[in-house]
Amino acid sequence: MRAPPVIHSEHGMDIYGSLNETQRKAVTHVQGPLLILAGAGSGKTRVITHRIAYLMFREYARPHNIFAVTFTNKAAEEMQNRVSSMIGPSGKSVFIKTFHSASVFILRLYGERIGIPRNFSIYDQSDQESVVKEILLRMKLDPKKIRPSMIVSKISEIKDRAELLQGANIDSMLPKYYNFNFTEIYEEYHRTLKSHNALDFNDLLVRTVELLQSSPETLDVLQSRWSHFMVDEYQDTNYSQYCITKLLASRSRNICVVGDDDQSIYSWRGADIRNILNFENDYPEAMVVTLGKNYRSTKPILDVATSVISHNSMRKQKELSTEREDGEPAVWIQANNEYGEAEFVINTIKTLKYRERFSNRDFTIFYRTNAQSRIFEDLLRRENIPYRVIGGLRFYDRKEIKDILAYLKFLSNPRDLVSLLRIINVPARGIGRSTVDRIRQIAGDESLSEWDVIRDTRITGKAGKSMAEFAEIIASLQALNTGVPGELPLSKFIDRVLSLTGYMKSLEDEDTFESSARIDNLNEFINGVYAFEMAVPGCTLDQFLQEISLYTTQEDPDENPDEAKNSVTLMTIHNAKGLEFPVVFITGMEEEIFPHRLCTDTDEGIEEERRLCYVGITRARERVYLTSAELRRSYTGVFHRDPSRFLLEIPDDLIMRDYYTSDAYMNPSPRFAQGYRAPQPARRDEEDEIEENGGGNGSTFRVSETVVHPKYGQGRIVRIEGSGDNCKLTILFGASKKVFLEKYTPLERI
DNA sequence: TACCAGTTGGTTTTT
DNA sequence: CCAACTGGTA
Repeated sequence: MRAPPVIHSEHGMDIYGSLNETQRKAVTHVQGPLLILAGAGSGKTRVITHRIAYLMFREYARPHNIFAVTFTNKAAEEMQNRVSSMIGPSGKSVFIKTFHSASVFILRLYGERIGIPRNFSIYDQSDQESVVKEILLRMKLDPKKIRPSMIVSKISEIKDRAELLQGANIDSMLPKYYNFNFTEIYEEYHRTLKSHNALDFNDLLVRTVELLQSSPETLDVLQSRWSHFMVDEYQDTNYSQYCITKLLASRSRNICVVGDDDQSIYSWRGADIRNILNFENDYPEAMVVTLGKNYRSTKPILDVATSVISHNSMRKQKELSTEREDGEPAVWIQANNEYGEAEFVINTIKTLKYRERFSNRDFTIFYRTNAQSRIFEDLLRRENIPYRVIGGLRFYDRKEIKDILAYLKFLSNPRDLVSLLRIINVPARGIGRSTVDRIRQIAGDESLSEWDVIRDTRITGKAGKSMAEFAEIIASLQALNTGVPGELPLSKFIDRVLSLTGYMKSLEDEDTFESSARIDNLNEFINGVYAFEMAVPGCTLDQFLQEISLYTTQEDPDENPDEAKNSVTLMTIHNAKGLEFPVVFITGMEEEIFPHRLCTDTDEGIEEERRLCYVGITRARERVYLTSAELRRSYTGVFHRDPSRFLLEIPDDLIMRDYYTSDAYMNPSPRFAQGYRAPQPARRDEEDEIEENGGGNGSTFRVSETVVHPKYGQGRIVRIEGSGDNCKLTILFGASKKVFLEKYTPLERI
């Protein structure tokens, strides 16, 4: 271990000197409340990290006395790294987390005081939906008419709102037109989660507030633990988050919040802009510092951003200045269709790489909705340009990963019924629907848990035997998971889970490309666990699960393992907050898409979309390209698109407008193709067969031919089965294999 | 109980 | 276009 004290002071002094005057004021104001209004690119993260270093250097606080929260795991990680690189290894003991993981931390330690066992499960949206779906069925409501996802988002919305914690009753928070008993569903949902010993994402925050409010001892312990508080992105806090920080900081009053009302983009998640606007009312003695100097973008970029945001009426008037007077003008490209848009973006990337100093990692492509990423992925793949998608398809959404997590969650928390139902017959072990129904029936009748019934040997016969085997596997795994740190490392334990349950074997037996891809993913998962184990020595299964359940947007670890470091980045604008890139493309700048059609009803909705646009533009350091398409295809047809009102709000002299037309072939939609396809001549079934390749027949394709799929990109045909309309093509994309029905798949030959 | 072929419905952003 | 569900069959 290297002793850090000398490094502290030297670094502290050195960096302190490089701050501008307002930044310095913010860094050195360490006693009492502080509001930092930090415009885009004004060095906000620098200020936060320097402030932490300053607190320690001047001995106002020790690392473990500092509490800092951000919104995303990525931002928290980034901040932890930057703090560590400034103050050395002790940076690790600064408490830097997301609101949700800070809440989990508190609930794990003290939740028992309000009846939350330490090993609670965290339910994500799909877990929530399966709970709600069962409730609807039980209440004889049709899940097709009343969609579980809609109920879940309503439940979540209610828990995000301030009224709930202020004691309002549920009915008063509902729209009037519901023709079903929402409150009953709401209450049954919470009874169910309680019996599963599970919390959803909102509960993590709400229950933490409840704990802090109802248990003075808990509040006291935590107030003694932390003396200095920092909250990043304060404009995006909701009421629970506001309460948590307010309660914790109420003794020391050393609370520093950082935010920018122009970058508030989460009101749909309950974020309440009043939290930042009213900070000075909450803390009349607060000092306010405004960081108005932008160190990121060139003037042309900043001018465009300003011209857009100035159309919002509900904002604090402010100006951002920059010293980077020169720079390329912003560009608006109107493409003929979405394919042309993508082509323009990829061509521009290639050109800038070739003619200038840019490399892949300098580019980012933003879009409003995740579904828009596909066409860019396609073209990037076709051009062999490495890319990574942030937050799109989630690693943790994959079947095999959800399965292993369900095993682990159930082992940690045997009351977690959602997980039990997921794994009880995976791999198939002869416990089918009817058996499961019987188990649940008995459990309900005798108020036992389902796991109690399974362990009980009263069900006999074939099903009983399978159940006894399952019970034995689970029991032996539970015995292995002693919870004693260091006894059996977590990664080894998970290995045992995969082997003892037969999960790994069933994949090995399957022996297809797909199953081997799943095995790879599981190994990747175990690698991740191993890394976690190293970072948190002696961690328990409970601890691991609660961390991992919050890690929802981690990028796909096996996407581009070698090239990940120098890849083009694709993400939604929501994911882009806090980041910066030399070259930014904001795509799909069309009415109905951006602003999204569901947001155009109210002025508030439009203004939030406009802030989102502002966030997007201000990510750019050197260049910004705004693109729109005149025609865009959705799964329901091809539609004409008007340019986004945000584009029209930019004065002509601030943006260079141009057009781009792609004459590349656009695959017609299947419906269109079917309508116009000439009648198929009788197939010459036997003539062009390639026997050794499995007898490709009845297809217009040949085995081993290379084709391009609109979603998966380039692949090779490895098998052809059936003929005519039933012709199935098996195509290999990289490591994974997919089967398509030829008539529904618009494939292009290479 | 497991697997299949056919049908249906869905369009936002995320911890 | 695709995932998730349904109802039928082996």
